[in-house]
Amino acid sequence: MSNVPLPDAQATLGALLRRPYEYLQTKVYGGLAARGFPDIRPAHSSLLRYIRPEGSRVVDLAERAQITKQSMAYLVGDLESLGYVTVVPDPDDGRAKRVVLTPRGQAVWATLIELSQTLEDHCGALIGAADMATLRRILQDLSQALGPRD
Amino acid sequence: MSNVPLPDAQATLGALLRRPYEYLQTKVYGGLAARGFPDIRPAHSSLLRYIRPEGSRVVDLAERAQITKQSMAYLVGDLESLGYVTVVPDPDDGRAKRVVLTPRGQAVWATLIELSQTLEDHCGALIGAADMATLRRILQDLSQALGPRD
DNA sequence: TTTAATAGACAGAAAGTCTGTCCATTTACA
DNA sequence: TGTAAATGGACAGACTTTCTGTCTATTAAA
Repeated sequence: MSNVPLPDAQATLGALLRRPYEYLQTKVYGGLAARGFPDIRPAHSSLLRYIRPEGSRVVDLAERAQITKQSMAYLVGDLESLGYVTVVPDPDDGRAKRVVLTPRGQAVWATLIELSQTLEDHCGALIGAADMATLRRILQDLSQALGPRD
Repeated sequence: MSNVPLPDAQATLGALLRRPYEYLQTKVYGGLAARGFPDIRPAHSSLLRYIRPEGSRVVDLAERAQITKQSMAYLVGDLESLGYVTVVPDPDDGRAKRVVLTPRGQAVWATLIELSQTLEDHCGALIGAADMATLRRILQDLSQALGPRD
């Protein structure tokens, strides 16, 4: 009948996905702060998610994170000034540099993974391991179906 | 063995949730732009998601969207200047104002819901209706288990 | 070997969020 | 019932994260 807001604005698939996503985000960055990394912010995850062990070029990180290279360069500079990454010349390309995790950066990375696992386990305990496995399976199928990139 | 990044940074529950969430976000705001609302940005959803038919106060919108009242006031001012909401005095409280959707704002709201439904149907076609129903059910259980708010 | 493309740097701007402070009004209670 | 506390909002200033546009250095291609 009416086009004005109704309760079902809360019932979209997007809303359902957002809820646990924001929960995880809050808990992960809170956990990082509690474990001695209070200066790691959500924006940094664009870099931390995609950086490779041998180091990554800014342009590659930007492409994977789907942001401009200028934005990624800002994140690199920020994490560099915080001591989480260093930037070294790329041995294969005189134009390029490699962004590499410092030991402290590696510690953050490992903590991030550990927190993610712990939180997933916690969620699994809430809804049951079977449902968590099903959730993962469906989300993976959906990701696949949406294409490796869009 | 090593603490350096490995492919499983892409396999966290957060990563699995993020993929479809960002897909929906991109498609919804792209769809809005294509349907004549190019000036609606993702940030505006903090208001559009929670505004009530009879109008909402800034402080209530802020609380529901989990941002400061100043931030919400900024969004209100922005959407007001774009013609999507108006602000009227609250009849019940001389300090307060009510943010109300204009007809154009109602049109955006309805389009948002329609796009969300269409996109969910599309995802359902990709993974099958049964899996979509299961996904919804599990996400709803999880939201419930995480508590109505945190 | 000149020309294209690529990697990154620098400058400037804008969006979206925050903190801090203030005023007007309402509510509570002594 | 009159004053104090709480509440809704406004204003000012700042910061983070992103963008566009332009530039240089280097590599790759014609």
